[in-house]
Amino acid sequence: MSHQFVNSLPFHLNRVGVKLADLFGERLAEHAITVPMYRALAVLHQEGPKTLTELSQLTNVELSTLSRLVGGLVKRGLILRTRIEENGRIVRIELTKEGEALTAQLMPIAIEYEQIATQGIAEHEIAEVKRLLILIYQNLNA
Amino acid sequence: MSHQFVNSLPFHLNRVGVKLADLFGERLAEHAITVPMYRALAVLHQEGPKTLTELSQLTNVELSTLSRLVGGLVKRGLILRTRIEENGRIVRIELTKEGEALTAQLMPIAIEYEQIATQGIAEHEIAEVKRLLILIYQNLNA
DNA sequence: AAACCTAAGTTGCATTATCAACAGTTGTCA
DNA sequence: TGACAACTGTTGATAATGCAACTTAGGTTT
Repeated sequence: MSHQFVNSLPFHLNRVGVKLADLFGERLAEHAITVPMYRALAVLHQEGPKTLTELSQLTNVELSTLSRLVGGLVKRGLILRTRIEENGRIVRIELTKEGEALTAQLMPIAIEYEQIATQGIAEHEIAEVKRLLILIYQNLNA
Repeated sequence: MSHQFVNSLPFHLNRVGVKLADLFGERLAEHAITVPMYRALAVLHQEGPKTLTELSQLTNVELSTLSRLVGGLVKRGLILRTRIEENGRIVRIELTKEGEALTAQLMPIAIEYEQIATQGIAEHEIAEVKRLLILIYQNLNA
């Protein structure tokens, strides 16, 4: 069979990704939070303080974009950004109490949409998809 | 186990999607084509003439964004945009000879990256991922 | 230690995307 | 038919994005 774009892996990946971000983004908007912002908050919540570069890698958000995004969250009191003593170039980014609280409030919404997305699909099948997505990611980075 | 963002399905989807678009986009740039442009070209190549709304749904590109994107491709002589006779609102969008030629030139690059992405993964596993992505998409639209 | 190179973030600028308002067509139904 | 509603697409204003240049701090080499 010849290559069919609308049956290609990138097509399906993009379609699901866009749709998911769309739906989730709608709900986040009620809290004046965007999807990239949520990714940053969730990573900080889960992994603790991070540098900008680390956060960029973990969230797949461009460094310059992330820099401004973080700036906005700092202004809103959700994030703390401080130069560390040991190395004046590096910035330590961490959630404030308010940031933690908001993130804790948003996470159930994320879980809700993940559940909607995986309705009627067996646990092991989802695990398999994740496993293969990790393999694919590794392939792309090799 | 509690919910872990960096092990969630959305995280993996986004990460792979961004990376793939990134790599593919680099190659497309040599032809002054962006990833959304390619999606439009590929759909038109595969499915034939489409209206703007149809194309928007098939490519997951916002209607207004797509309108301008199409405008650009028209200017470059890659696609044809004409109001149809039966219904003056609707626009028929189709590839020109040049558009067909360029798309035929770009498709091998897309195939190349899909192959890189799926290296070392069995055919039936990829098929399974696609099947589940389709299910997930249906869940999100229900 | 001076000069030079690399690393981490930030910012300016140009491009792109998004939302909302609009314009033009068609459909409906009273 | 006439008025109104819905559909299809475009455009204007604004915001988000990304690349490249820049800034500041550290590291290296001699």
